[in-house]
Amino acid sequence: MSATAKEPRWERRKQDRPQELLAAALQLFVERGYAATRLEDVAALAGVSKGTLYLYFDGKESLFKSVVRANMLPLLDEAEARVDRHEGSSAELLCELIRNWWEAASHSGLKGISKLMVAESGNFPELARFYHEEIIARSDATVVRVLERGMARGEFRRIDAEAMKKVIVAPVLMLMLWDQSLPPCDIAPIDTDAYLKSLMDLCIHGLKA
Amino acid sequence: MSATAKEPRWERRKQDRPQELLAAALQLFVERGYAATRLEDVAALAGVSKGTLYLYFDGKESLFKSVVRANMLPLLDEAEARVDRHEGSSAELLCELIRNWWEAASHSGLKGISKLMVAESGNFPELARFYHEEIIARSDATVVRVLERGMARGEFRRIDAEAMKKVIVAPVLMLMLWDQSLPPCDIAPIDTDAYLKSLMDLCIHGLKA
Amino acid sequence: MSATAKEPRWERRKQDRPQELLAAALQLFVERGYAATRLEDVAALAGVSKGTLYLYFDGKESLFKSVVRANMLPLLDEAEARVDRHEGSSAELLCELIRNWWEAASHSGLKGISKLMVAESGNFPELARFYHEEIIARSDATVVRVLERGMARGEFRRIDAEAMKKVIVAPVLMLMLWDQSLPPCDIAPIDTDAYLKSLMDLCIHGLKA
Amino acid sequence: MSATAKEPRWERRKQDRPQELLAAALQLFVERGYAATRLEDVAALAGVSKGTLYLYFDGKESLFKSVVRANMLPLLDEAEARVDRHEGSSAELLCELIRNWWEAASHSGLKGISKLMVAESGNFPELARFYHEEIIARSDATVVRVLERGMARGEFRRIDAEAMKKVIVAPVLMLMLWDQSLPPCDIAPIDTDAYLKSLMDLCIHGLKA
DNA sequence: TATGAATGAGGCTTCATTCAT
DNA sequence: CATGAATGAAGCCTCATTCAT
Repeated sequence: MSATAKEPRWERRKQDRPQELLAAALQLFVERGYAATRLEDVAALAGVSKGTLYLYFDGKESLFKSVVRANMLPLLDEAEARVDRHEGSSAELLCELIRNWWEAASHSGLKGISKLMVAESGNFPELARFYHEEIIARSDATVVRVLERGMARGEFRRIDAEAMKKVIVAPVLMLMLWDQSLPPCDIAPIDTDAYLKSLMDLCIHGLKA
Repeated sequence: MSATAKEPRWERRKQDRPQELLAAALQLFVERGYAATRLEDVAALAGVSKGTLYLYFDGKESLFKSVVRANMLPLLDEAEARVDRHEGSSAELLCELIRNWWEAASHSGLKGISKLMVAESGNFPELARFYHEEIIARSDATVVRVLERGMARGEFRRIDAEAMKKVIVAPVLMLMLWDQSLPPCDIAPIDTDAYLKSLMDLCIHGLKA
Repeated sequence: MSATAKEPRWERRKQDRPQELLAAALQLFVERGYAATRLEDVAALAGVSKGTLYLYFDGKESLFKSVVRANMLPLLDEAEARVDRHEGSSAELLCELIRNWWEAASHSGLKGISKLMVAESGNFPELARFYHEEIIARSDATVVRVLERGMARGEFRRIDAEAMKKVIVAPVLMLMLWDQSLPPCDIAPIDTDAYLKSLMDLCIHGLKA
Repeated sequence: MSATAKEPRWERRKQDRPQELLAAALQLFVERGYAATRLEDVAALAGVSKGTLYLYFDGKESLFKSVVRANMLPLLDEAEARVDRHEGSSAELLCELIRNWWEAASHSGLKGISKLMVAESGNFPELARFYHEEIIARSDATVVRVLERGMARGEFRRIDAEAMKKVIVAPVLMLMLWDQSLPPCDIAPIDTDAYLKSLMDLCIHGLKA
C-alpha cells in the first residue's frame, strides 16, 4: 500500500492549509480545552484569517472532530502486526510493545488527543466512544494477545489478562497525560526513561511464571 | 397548618447553601469542563437562582477554585499516618494503601477533581500545582516510604523507588479518570475490583525480593 | 410661621431614619450620580439594611426625588423677603444677596443638588423643571428685582436686567459645582472668598451708573 | 445594476466607524450620563450592532475616555495664539476671547464634554484632572494674560486677576451647561446673544480703569 | 481562495426589589 | 420595624459564524 498522492482525510483541502490548521487546532485544544479555544487563535496560529478556516471546516465542532480523527487514524495499524511476527520472549515483546506505543504517541498527536478525550468525553461522547473503540480497545487487545501468548508459552504465570491489560495500559496513558499537563504548569516533568524502565521492570517481574 | 401555607420563594438556610452549590458545581464542572459549565445550570442544580450564587462566591473562577480546594483539603491526612503505624508486611501495606486511596477517592469528590485537573491544568496552572503538591506529591511520598520500607526489610527487591512510585500511582489515577469518563459515554466501565486486584497482584509479584 | 413639631416632608417616617437616609443618599448621589449609586451603599452609609430603605421610600427613583425635594424646599423662602426690607444701596443689597445665597447653599445640600441637576436633568426632566422653577427662577427674579431697584434709584446704569441676571447668577452656581467637583478629584479648590469678592467687585463696578 | 442588489448586512467603511461611534457616544453620554448609557443604544445610534463597537474600543470605559479626549484635544490651540497677536484694546480682546470660546464650544463637542465632566468627575477623577489641566487651566491662563495686559496698559483698573479669571470663565461654562441641560427639559433656553452681550458689557464696565 | 468587518446569540455579573423571619 | 437571603431583569462583553469584497 504505497503512499497515495491525495489522501482525502479532511473535509476539503488545498495544499497543506488543512494540516496547518489541524496542527494549530490540536495544540490549542489540548492546551485550553474545546470551549476555551477561540477559532481566531487557531487561525492566527496557522497563519491564516478567521474566515479561511471555514473554507476547510464546517465550524468549530467539525474542526474538533477532524483534529481527533486525523490524529487517531494513522496510529491504528502499526503495533499490532508486529506482535504476531515476533519470535522472541513474551517479556521482550511486551516491553517492545510499551516502548513502541510510547514512541508512536510521542511522534504523533496521540498524547494530546488522549488528554482531550479525558477532558471532553462528556461533551463529545460519540468521539470518546470512537477513541475507545479504535485506540484503547485495540491497544488493550494487543496487550491481551501478548499476555495470553506469554501464558500459553509458560513464560507468564496465570493471571486475569482482561483486568491486567488495563493495569498495564494505564501507566502509559497516564504518562501521556502527565507529559501534556505538567510542563505548562511548571511542574517537574516525569523522567520518561526511568518511568518506562520501571514499568517494564515491574511487568517482567510481576508476570513471570 | 404544618408548614408552608403560600409557597415560599426560597426555603433552605444560609448555612448549607455553599455546600449545595459546591456539590452542584463539582458535578457540572467534571461533566462539562470549566468553560462549558454555565453558572445558571449550577445554580439550578443547587435549587437556587443565578444571583444567589454570587452571595457565596465571587464569580465563576472563585467558585471553581473553591470546588477544587474544598474537595482536596479534607483528603490529605488519612492514609499517611497509617503507613508508619503498620506492623505487617510491606506488600500488605502497599495493597492497603492502594485500596484505601481508592476508597477515599470514591467517597469524596477526588475522582472528579482529578479529571478536572487533567482537563483544566492549562487554564489554571497554579491550581494544578496546588493539586500536584497536595495530592500527587503526598501520595507519591507515601508510596515511596512503603517501597523503601519493603526494601529495607528485605521484602522487596532493589528498585528505583522514585520512578516506581509513579508507575504504581498511575493506574490508580487512571482508574479515577476512567471511572469519571466512561459511564457518561456509555462505554463499559472498568471492573474496579478485578482491576485493583490485578494491580496489587502485579505489584506484589513484581516487587518481591 | 413657627417651626412645626412634625413636618411631613417625606413619605413615611419614624424618628430620624428618613433624614439619615436622605443625607446618605444625597452624598452618594452627588458623588457618583444617580445610576452609579447603589441602594445598598446608601443604606450602609445610613447605618441600616437594604430592606429598611424600602420602609421609608418607594424605591430608588422615589428616594432620589425625595432627596432633591427635601434639600430644595427649605431654601425657598429666605432671601426674597430681605430684598424688600432693605434700606441701603442696591450695590450693598446685591452683594448681600450673593453672599447670603452662597451661605445658604453651603449650609444646606443645595450645592450638591445643583450638581445633581446638571448631571441628571436629562434623566429627570420634570425634576429639573421643578428645580428651575423653584430655585433658579426665584433666584433670578430676586436678582432682577435688585437690578431694577438699582436702576430705578439711579444707582445702576441701564442694562438688560433679564439677561444680566443670569450672568450674575452663573458664577455663583458655577462656584457650587466647582466646590462639589474639584476636591474629590484632587484639583486645587477655588479660593471662595477671593472669588466672591471679585464677583461682587465686578458687579459693583460693572453696574454702577 | 448600480449598487446593492441584495441588501448588504452592513455598508460603511472601516475608517469612519470610530468617528460615528464617538459621535453617537458623545450624544448619549451627555444626555444620560455614563452609567445610564447602554452600549447597545450607542451602537444603534451609530447604525451598527453591539459587537461592532468592540472592534474599535476596548469597552465602555475606553469608549468614554476616547469620547472625552477626542473632543478635547482639537480645541486646545486656537484661542491662545490670537491673544498675543492682538493689537487693539484689551476690552475688545477680552470680548473676542469670550465670543471665540463660545463659538469654538458650539461647533465642537466641548459643551457636552463640560457637562459630562461636571456629572462624572467623581467617577473619573483622572479624566476630570485632564480636563481641568487642558481646558480650564489654559482658558484661565489666557484670561489672566488679557487681564494683566489690560492692567499693564492702563486700560483696566487693578484687580485680583487670579480670582477674577474664574469669575469671567464661570458664566461661559455655565452657559455651556445650560445650553446642554435646558432644551431637553423643555425649559426656556438662554438667549445666548443677549447673555454674552451682558457678560461682555459687565466685564468692560466692571474692569475699565 | 482569502480576508476581516459585522453580526447577534449567549454567558457572566450587578443590583433594585421582594418577602419570610 | 428591621433584616438580609433570594430573585431575575438587564447590561457588558465574547466569540462562532457569515458574507461582501
